[in-house]
Order: sequence, then C-alpha cells, then structure tokens
Amino acid sequence: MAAEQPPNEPSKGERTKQRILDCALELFREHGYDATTMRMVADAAEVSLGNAYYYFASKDLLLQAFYREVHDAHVVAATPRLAKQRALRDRLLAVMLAKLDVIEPYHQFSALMFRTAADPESPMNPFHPASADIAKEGEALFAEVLAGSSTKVPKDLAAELPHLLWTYSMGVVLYWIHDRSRGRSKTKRLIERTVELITTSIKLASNPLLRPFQKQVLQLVRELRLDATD
Amino acid sequence: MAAEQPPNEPSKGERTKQRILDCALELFREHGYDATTMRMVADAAEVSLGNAYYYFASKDLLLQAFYREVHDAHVVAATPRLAKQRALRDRLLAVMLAKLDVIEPYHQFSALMFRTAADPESPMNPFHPASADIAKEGEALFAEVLAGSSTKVPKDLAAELPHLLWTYSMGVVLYWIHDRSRGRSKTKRLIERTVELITTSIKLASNPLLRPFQKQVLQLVRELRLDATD
DNA sequence: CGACCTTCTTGAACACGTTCAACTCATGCC
DNA sequence: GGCATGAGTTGAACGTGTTCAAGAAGGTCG
Repeated sequence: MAAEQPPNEPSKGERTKQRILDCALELFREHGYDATTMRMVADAAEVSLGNAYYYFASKDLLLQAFYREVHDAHVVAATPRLAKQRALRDRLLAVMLAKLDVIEPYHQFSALMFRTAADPESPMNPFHPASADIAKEGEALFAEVLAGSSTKVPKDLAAELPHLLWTYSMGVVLYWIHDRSRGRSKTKRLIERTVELITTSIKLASNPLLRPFQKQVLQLVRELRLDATD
Repeated sequence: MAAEQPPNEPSKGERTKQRILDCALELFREHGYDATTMRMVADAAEVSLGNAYYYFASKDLLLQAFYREVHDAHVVAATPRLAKQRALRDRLLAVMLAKLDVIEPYHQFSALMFRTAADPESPMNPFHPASADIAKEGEALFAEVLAGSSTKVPKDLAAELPHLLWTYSMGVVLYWIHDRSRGRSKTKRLIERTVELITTSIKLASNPLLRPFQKQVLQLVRELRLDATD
C-alpha cells in the first residue's frame, strides 16, 4: 500500500481534529453548550479526553470554531440575497435578516456562547485579538453591502461605516439573545425599523447643510471606537 | 445569661451569612471573581464549604449580593450630587459620573461579573426576574433624576424614560467594561456626549411639531421592550 | 428530664474543565 | 535493519462548583 498522500489530502491529525469539531458542534446543537461536556465530545469522536485537548486547548476554542461556522454560513446565505438588491436599505435588510435566519437554530445555545463575549479577557469577545479575523470578515461583509449599493456615501463616512454596521449587528444579536417572542418577531421589527433609521441617516449625511454636524459625529465615533489600540 | 435577643438583633444565622458575604466581597476585590474559590470564601469566613452553600446556593448569588452593594453605593454617591443640580442635563450627567466613580475600583473584576449578564438564563442578567428588584431600583434612580429636574417632559415619554435611561446606563457599563483608556477617559467622553444628545432629544420631544414622530418612536420603544412579559 | 423539630453545620462525594508525564506510532535518515 | 524525532494519543490526577446524607446545636412542648 502506498502511504503517500496527495498534498491536499488532510493528514491524520487534521482528520481527527475535524472529527472532534464536527461531533462537538452536533452535541452543542443537540444539548447546548454547558450540557455538552468535553468527555462527551471525546467519546463521540472516539478519542481520549486528553486527545480532544491536544487539538482544542479549551472548550472555548471549540466555541470559536462554531463562531466561524456561523459566519461562513451567514456569508453563504447573504450573498445570493445581496445579488438581488441595489438599494442600500434593501441590501442592509437582506444581510441582517440572513443573519437572523442563520443563527435562529442556535438560539437556545448561542446565549451561552455570547455570554463569554462580554468578558474582555475572553477570546470569545468579538473585540478580542483572538477573534480579530472573524471580526474583520464581518466588517468586510458590510463593506460589500455598501460597495454594491446604488447609494452614494461620503468618503469619510464610508470609511467608518463597515465597522459601525458590524457593531450594530452585534447589538442586534445581543437583543436577539434576549428575545423570547414567537418567531423572534421583536428582533425582526427591530431590524426593520433600525435599518430604516440607519439608511435615512446615511442619506442625510450627504446633505451639504449637515456636513459640519456629520463631521463632528464622525470624529466622535472615531475617538470612541474601542479596539486593540485603545 | 439571657439567650433572648432584641427583635432587630441579627440572629446567629444572619451573622454567619453576613460574614460569608463580607469575606467573599473582599476576596473578589482582591483576587477577582474567577480566582476566588468557594473554598477560599468558606475558609476566610471560618465555615465549612457546605455551610457557605447553605447560605448562598451558588457562587452567582454571591455576585448578585455584590451587585446590590454597588447599586446602593451608587445611590449614596448620586444623591448629594443630585441635590446640587436642577437641569436635567446636569442631573443625568451627575448620576452617570457617580456610577462611573462607584464601579471604577471593580473594573478588573466587574468584567467577569457582567460576563454572565449576557446570558438570559443567568440570574445575573439584569433582565432576569431574579434581578428584577435591583433593576426596578435602578429605574427608580433615573425616575428621581427626572422628578427633580426643571425640564418639562411629556407624560407618555416620562413613563418610558426611567426604563430607557436605565437601559442606556447598562449600555454605558458595557462600553466601560471594554474601555482600557487611561482614567477611563473614553467612557467619560461617551457619557458627556450621549447625555447631551439625550437631553437635547428630550427637549425636542416637547416640540408640538414633532409630536406625531415622537409618538411613533415611543410606540416602537414600548413594543421592543424586553421583559418578563415578552 | 426526654422527645421532638427546626436551624445550622459538616465532610465526603460527584462531574466538570483542564493539565501532564508517559506512551505509541509514523516517518525520515543512516 | 536500527534509531531518532516529532506528531498523535492516553488515562490518571488536580482543583473547581455543587450536592447531599448525616449529624450537631438550640429551642419548645409534654
């Protein structure tokens, strides 16, 4: 038997890691985060407890992998919907509702996931360096929302908007976590109203009369922005 | 010896409970929440581990007790400052800056406290029934801010404002948790600017021309409000 | 006094996340 | 083949939050 592998065939270690991750995500979906123990994950993946820790140094890191899966699914769900819309309002709405659809199956368990997100020291915190790449990709999605839209946006505002919109989406998720209404109708309404508000504000920002005011607000936004640089 | 006690003298059990709480809060301040173990608390209070759990069914409940202590300290700090101000803007600013002062010593460790706050199932979540009374008292403080102010506020808006302002203060705390700037200057600036914005908006709300718009916004706020009733 | 109940207290035990020294196994080199 | 290296794997062990059956302490009634 040739033990040789084509270079893009996953190695044994990579396959084990993927197996552990797949089992973990399924258990998370089924039982929630807290109720899923590392021993259950290890058993399901047919590896020892220590081996699970060889690939994922903590339970949190399994969560972070889930975070990425959700983001990727969001991009997949949003892309075809974006293709159908040109108006900024419709594009933003499409992306936000796509997010809602993607995360809905995880509502019960995402709560536990985002719990850690409020801790600045936790790698799960979206402002933490460990999540920086997912955050960057999140902003990129909103940059795409802007780029493909027919609405003209002043340059200085356009520079801040992806980050602002991404932060806004985090806020919506925070609301969604606490939303117990049927069909998550409250979050849907929140999105509809705030998208309207945001696009109206952006349009107003192009008004020359409001330019000085807009510059002032933008300056404040830049100053208050929290990231690695403080 | 008369074993009789004056009716308002704390019983033995109450004294033990208080001792456990005091030791816990000191250890929290000194080492942070996660680094403080229930065994350390029990040792410091000179009780057994099981006994600590007899009085506080979970570590979270010790945190909740801390939550209350912070709130009480906030009221104490805010009251004299409120007495000096009549303008709504100044009163709101005073209360928010008082909050900032009160929580500053716990910045390192409050993060861990508020981490749980994002979990809807946790009693630490400010929207959870278990924290309902502290939340109510928080709203009461902002009601006091309004009541003592010289600014006239339309009745329907006044009914919602305490809750809105309390929610706003929660948001500020969330920002503060992540604020690593020296002297927490960014949060201070955030407060100054947003207080200005809020009071301006409230004043605008009295303008008859904006009444229909304000009614609409208020209706939305009422609908989107998340609490026990959903 | 003795029986009884409530309040209080204990320490062992459990399951958890996490660590680690030791082991197996595949691979490459001589 | 022999052997060295490093990736992959193991299970015991640690400290944690939490539970619980059992008992001690203290008061009350007959």
